[in-house]
Amino acid sequence: MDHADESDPIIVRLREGFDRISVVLRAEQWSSAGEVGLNPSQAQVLGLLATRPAGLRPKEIAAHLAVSAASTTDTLGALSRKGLVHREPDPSDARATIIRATPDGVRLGSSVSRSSPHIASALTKLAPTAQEELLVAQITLIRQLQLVGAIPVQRMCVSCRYFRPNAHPGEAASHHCAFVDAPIGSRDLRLDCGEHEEDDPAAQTATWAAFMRIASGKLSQPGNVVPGT
Amino acid sequence: MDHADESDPIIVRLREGFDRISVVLRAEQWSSAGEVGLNPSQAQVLGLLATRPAGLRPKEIAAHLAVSAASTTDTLGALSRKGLVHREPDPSDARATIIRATPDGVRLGSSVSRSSPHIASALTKLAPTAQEELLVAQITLIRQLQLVGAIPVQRMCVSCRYFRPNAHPGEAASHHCAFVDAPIGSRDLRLDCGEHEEDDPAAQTATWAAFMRIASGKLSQPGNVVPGT
DNA sequence: ACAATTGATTAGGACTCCTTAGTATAAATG
DNA sequence: CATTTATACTAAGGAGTCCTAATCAATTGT
Repeated sequence: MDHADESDPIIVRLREGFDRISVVLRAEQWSSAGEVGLNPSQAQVLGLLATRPAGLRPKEIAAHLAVSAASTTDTLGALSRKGLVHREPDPSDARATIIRATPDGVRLGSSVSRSSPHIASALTKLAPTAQEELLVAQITLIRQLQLVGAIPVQRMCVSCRYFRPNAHPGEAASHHCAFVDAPIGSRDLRLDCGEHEEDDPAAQTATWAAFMRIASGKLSQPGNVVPGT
Repeated sequence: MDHADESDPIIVRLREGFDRISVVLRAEQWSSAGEVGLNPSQAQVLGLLATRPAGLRPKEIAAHLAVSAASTTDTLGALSRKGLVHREPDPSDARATIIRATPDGVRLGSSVSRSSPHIASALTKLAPTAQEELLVAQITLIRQLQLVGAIPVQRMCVSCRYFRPNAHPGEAASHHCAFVDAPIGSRDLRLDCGEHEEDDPAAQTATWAAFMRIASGKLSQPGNVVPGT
């Protein structure tokens, strides 16, 4: 079923490419976060919390960043000392804690996590079609990473109960979001939507298959992306 | 000339996508490097040195990882204590040092830096055409990052004097490598080739323009990637 | 009710990463 | 030439990440 095994040279090169890009991403996090007295980990946590007004448990934060719970405690301690997050007991489970960003934290988190001047400027050099293809490739990869448990389920359109792939066949904005009740195109697909509600697994699989049919049609050749995986 | 400004929603999402993928990459580096007693930074340095038999200066290593020279000294100290790298004076400049991986270091570096099971397996799920598009997108981004000085020049085909884009028009392997004197396709393009020799800037620009013409033709639509940037 | 599991934290340790400062050499300038 | 000025690296100090292992309290399974 796979189109290449994991030692296929192109797989190694693609991984290497992500590695190169990650280096720049990390470096830009240091400089942009550093301006406001944060470091990359703190910025990442704060950026996440800024999109979650209801707060998150330390465990969820750890899963999102793919680090241990103990490391998350460290980082939360640093943010707490700076008055950027706030912990409160979880009423539904007395062992757990809910971490919420303070108003200062939200402000800082949403501004800092968005800035990556070099990466952003490089991305603008890609043509719109290439950007769209790249986004679909990322979504495919992230979905796979979720399936194998490398990261928790993201709040992406493709796993959302409100998402209707190919609701408007042939049009530029061929998909539809039933939450806002409006058509959306591939370039509008979200990786982390505030209104996301996870669909049940069977429906997700069906949605994905339908989505891939469209994606394939829009890309250079049929079968461009493996349907159903 | 740009197709989107840096606050364009799709740019923000693409950056976010790279961020998600980086998280997994970093986590996989911890587990795979951890098995042999290294951490991600050490693995990254050793992986780099394993491909450079002639050795590198600390400064070059720092630039490659986009960290300060002082941080690199720290990491080299750790590797040195483990007997994985070896320093010797640079005969051409008495201020400088040449860092070389020991045989043990080469062994470890080349094995550890290649393994990312989850990322690799996710990449195999992309169809060959999508993989190729992704590789071309990465090359475009990395080239931009080099142009703005975010990372040093990589040893990629597109900046190499031996690279002949579109030497075989219409064929699957449409490019040519004059070093090995053989045709190569887009999926064979290297991000870090041992035989790379940097071309002069004017020639690189011309090569890039020619390369983009092909890439555009192979992708879904003409103008898919901005030529000449 | 009692053991096993789970969520979070603490403890201990290695190391990364920064900035600032210092030393030695190299290159540029008068 | 002799003297700045710049470069390559290292040292020191400090904050913080990240790990594993151990602890403690609350929850779940049988």
